[in-house]
Amino acid sequence: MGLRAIDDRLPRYHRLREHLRAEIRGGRWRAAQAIPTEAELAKTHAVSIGTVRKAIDALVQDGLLERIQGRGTFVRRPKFDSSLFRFFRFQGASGERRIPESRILHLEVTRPPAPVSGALRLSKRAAGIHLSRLRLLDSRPLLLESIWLPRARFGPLLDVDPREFGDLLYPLYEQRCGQVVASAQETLTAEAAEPGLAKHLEIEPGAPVIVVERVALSFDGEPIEWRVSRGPAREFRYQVEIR
Amino acid sequence: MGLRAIDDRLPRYHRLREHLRAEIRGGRWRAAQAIPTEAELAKTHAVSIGTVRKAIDALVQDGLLERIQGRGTFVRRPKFDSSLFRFFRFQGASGERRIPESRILHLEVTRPPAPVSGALRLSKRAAGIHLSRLRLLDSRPLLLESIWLPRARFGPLLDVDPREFGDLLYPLYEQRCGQVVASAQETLTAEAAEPGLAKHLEIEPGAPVIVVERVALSFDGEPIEWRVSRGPAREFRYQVEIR
DNA sequence: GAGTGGTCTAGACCACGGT
DNA sequence: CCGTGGTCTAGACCACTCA
Repeated sequence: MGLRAIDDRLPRYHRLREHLRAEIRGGRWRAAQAIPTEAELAKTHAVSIGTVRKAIDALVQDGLLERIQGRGTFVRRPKFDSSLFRFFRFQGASGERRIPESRILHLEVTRPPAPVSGALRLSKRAAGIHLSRLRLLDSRPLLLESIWLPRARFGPLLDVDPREFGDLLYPLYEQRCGQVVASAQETLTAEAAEPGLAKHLEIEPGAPVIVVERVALSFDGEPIEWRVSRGPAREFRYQVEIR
Repeated sequence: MGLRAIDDRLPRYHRLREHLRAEIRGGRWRAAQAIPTEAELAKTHAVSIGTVRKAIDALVQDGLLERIQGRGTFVRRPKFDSSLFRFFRFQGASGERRIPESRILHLEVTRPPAPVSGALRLSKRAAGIHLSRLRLLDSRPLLLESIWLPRARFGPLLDVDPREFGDLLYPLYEQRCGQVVASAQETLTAEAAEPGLAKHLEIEPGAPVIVVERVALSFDGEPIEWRVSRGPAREFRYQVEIR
């Protein structure tokens, strides 16, 4: 009957689910760390084990937890192998996944253009870090990327030599800036290659290129990175299941 | 101990789920028809109501059933508004969905090329029906489609004047041939427009086009249609959520 | 063998939809 | 009001993992 009357009306499994979700996102248990057993959770939250299971079921469904029979239930760090593998066929002949080499072409601190600062929910005057980057496999250019980061979150990145960034940015974000990418929204389009792009990708000007625009979100759903990647259409393939 | 020892080892909710799935697919209950109540199913299948709920939960998740509290649980016909809307922005200014006009350019009975008969799991000699079709919105060409159907399943289609096909094929398949599309697998690629295609789509030769290759499946998972659709890349936009 | 998640039961009460 | 699905309980037993 208190201030939280609304919460009290929700089903118990629902409240427990949201409570666990918040704890996981808040880093209460580290990745690949087992959470308390179902029996323990049932006791500490004063609900039955069936209710605990229903809450956990939903979080497993969401991809936040992973059950392993006989061992426990674990926090699942989003793989995020880089969604490249969803879209582009970078596999070698044997189908193994190879991480493309990354070459930073440019880095500067400026105000992002309006659509980007809008997507990142930044004020018009807020500074951003702009990266442009070429990704290659076997010295063959595969993608040209333009990346924007909020200056306020990613300041520590400026102390690192871009040549030391490595081939994947997300681990760098996490180590240097404590920024973890939890999910992303991508938009696919296609266009004809501009001359400058064609030169970088070593294709004919006007040849078809795939454009992937991505907004990466933190656990809290805050946008923390905006990027657009362009690659030759002939390297591209994407499959979808429709129901 | 019997012949069905394997089945007997599966969990009850699993067996019940598959039993219900088969009944639904077999048309045991018509679309928008309520299935028996949970209590009834529990009694007839000699399991507890909790087990029935778990089986139904999974089918709801799969999109085969729909629960409506206080009324019952209903068979849900897949909408399949045509996945066009997933990929192409056909909406008018107000964002409403409009079905593009369909113009059949060609219809013939021949043997499909090997990749198509492979995808349709047809023998090399089996006959197919080949359609080619242009789709337009406001008399503006949007997609050129090439469609292959197994002759054996779709014979009745040959008795219909192609001008009477209408703007959507799937309802036609169902009414004339009893073939219901339940799901589909699509592959997206992009390429430069061939001159012939460019002429149909009224774009420049070499302009980027999106290619959507689709295999449509029946409830049983049998492939019943193969099609490839090509449209101007500028009309194309597709969004994905990544976790 | 101890501890974990996985399955299953037989009830109870609640919230909602129609009559 | 009755019948539906929605939530919840307090157990039971099974299957798996690991020491």
